[in-house]
Amino acid sequence: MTKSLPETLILDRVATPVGEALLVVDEAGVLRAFDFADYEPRMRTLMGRHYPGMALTPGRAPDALRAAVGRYFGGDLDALAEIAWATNGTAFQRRVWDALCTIPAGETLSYKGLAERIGSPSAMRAVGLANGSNPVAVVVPCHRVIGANGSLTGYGGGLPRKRWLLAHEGAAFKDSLAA
Amino acid sequence: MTKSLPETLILDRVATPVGEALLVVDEAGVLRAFDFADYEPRMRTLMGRHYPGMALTPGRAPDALRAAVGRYFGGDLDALAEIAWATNGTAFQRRVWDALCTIPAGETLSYKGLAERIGSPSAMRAVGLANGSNPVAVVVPCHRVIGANGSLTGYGGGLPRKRWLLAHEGAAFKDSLAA
DNA sequence: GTGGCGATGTCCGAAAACCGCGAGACTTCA
DNA sequence: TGAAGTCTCGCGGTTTTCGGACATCGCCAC
Repeated sequence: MTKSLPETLILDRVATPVGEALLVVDEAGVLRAFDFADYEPRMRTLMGRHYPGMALTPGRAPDALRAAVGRYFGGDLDALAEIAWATNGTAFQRRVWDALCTIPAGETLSYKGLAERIGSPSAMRAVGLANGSNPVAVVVPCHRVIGANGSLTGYGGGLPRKRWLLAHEGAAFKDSLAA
Repeated sequence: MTKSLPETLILDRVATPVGEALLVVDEAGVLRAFDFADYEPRMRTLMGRHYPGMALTPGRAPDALRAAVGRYFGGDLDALAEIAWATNGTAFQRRVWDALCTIPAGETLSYKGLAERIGSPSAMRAVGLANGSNPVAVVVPCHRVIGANGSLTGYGGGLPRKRWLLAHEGAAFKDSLAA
């Protein structure tokens, strides 16, 4: 059949204060995935699921994208908003991921709150699942969703990173990892 | 995601000696499905499976295509070869459908013979299944496959039509439907 | 305040069911 | 006898169904 999806994806790596990050961009330079290097296998299976039969070749992401990521980690929290991203999930997942982007840096929302915001008030658990399968971590701020009681609950990239990100953004949360 | 598959499909209808036929073409005028009007529901579910979320709007197929179909039913059996078609099936299905087109008008082949021809000698039953899910009936001549003992066995458009088509093409078969 | 449990929506993998068959063993009629 | 019908079983790819897992929350009992 005539599959005219992008043929290849490009995988780049950049350093951050919380470890090396992986950037996957399509041929148009749009961000398709963001993850941390120690979770590369999971990221690859996720890409395989969403873009079946697509090659993932090492390369270099656009400078503007790399710069925006750098500025965010440097303290310019709004730099994330400049980044063009796209995903290939189900309708429900995209509702969740879109809603995530309405949470400003420095704020948080509970899983239940997010479920209500997308119109499925009782689907809080499903929201957690969709949250965990967000391919574009950090940029789509799934780390800003925490438990109803303010605790960190879970994070695909590891709770310490979630904690670092929220602290970096100046958000309030219950630090159950305090040493 | 960036699905740049054709956005819409066009559904046309033409009269034939064996009842009204349905022609589905894409935006480039390539034939995507051929079926008979009394099996329209099944054809629609098949389209829904192969082209998820694609609209099917009434319209007119290219004149050259309509003319070729007319010439075939009028007796110019080779007119089918001019028709450009495309499908969106699994690898196995496409092997089957491609192999079907190597059976000349006026000849037949058994399910087993077809299985051998595509290199899976014992997959005769799977061949039957793939045959039955051929979206482009008549043009991809699934009606030229009959039982090993020469009987008609089955046909998605009804055995009487299979019988008519084979007789129209001058093929030999065991006519178990003889009145 | 703490621990257990049920309700809940979605996704994924495994397994079963589904068939447009063919071959072999048996029966049935001429 | 033998040609033709019937039954049973094995076959392989696709589709459908089912069960479990899960980044939760709130109620209730202690």
